[in-house]
Amino acid sequence: MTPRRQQILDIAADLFAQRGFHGVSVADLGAACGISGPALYKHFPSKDAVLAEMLVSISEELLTVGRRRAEAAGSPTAAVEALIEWHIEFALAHRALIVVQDRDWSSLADDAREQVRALQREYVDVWAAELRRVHPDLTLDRARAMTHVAFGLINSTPHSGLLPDDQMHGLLHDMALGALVAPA
Amino acid sequence: MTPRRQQILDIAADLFAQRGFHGVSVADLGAACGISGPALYKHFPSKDAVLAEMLVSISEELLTVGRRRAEAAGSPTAAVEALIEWHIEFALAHRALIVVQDRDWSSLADDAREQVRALQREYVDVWAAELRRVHPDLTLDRARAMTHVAFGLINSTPHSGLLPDDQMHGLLHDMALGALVAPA
DNA sequence: GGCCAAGGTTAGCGCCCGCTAACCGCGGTC
DNA sequence: GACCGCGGTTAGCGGGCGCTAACCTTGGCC
Repeated sequence: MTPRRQQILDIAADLFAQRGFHGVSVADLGAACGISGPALYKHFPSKDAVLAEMLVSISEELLTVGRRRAEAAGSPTAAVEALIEWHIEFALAHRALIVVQDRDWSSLADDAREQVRALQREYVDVWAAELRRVHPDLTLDRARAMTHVAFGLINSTPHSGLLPDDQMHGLLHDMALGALVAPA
Repeated sequence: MTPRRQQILDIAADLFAQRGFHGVSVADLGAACGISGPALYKHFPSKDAVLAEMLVSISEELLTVGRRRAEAAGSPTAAVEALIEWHIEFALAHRALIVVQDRDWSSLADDAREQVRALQREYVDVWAAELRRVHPDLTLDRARAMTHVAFGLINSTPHSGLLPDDQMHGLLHDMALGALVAPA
């Protein structure tokens, strides 16, 4: 990955998060990178391709690291906690990507959207499987629904910013644990 | 409110939720209402005004009903539970509005955006005040952060749809309670 | 029955967008 | 030292957008 490509992806994440995919023109994005407009097409085939690469790559990272950490855990409860830790870590480190992922997901081209959906479903099922080990009487659909709710909980991070990151980390950890493990 | 105005607001909520504010043209919106394009301007001064009226009115409803129900509760814990109930009820009944509210909020004109922000801050503070009565050692900022997290939890509703509404209601109730009340 | 307001229609303007075309300077290679 | 590809430039096209203008039909009212 050339540094310019990475710079474009990073800056695009911030701009898309602030103003939405359709609210950022290629001229805006170029200008924010210190180049201007059409120069983007030396690095990406289209504006949509920028969004697609951004969202596919983070979906892959969430899945592969999440799966690895869940496998490394010693018990189902430890696995759930590891998944919570990982997701919080990621969400705090990549606030902009979290916002773009669930706001502009629908602006993806059909094939990229399906790719992202498939990766997300796999990631959800990693969580759901561990939850069902912790709560054996849990339906698969109910476990998936709980996972979506937990994502909503953790992904709320970018909308608040009232607390410093380390305090926010602890708060999210406690609340996610309370929501997922305590009540059953 | 004339029925046509209300119809436009209802249909606009669905379309904006599916494709985003900038992804829906006035021609699209008109066509979905059975009229065509510029006829919208007989009912609203601009496309932005449709979004503004939508978001301001739901922010007002969340605040006034939430405040009323919290006051009617017999204890701080009951007040938190009443707020959770109210928010879940609203989110399940108005999934589209929930999506639009936190996706297209940034597309509002400056004055409407400030109006919505102010209403939301007041609503958050209704929650935060009750949380501090339940957990007396809670900082105001921490209570506000917990409220944002709880909103993220409950507002995840539109993204799942795996469970029928009544089961989803119960699940959200239990998880929100576990996140807000159990761990302290 | 004439009038007016309400709520539609179509035509079209001006603007901005994504993207292409054509051109250019420069660093590396034989 | 000629050559070439990489990464940049500006000009401009085609299309879709929000919105206005001008006009038409209908229903209620004195």
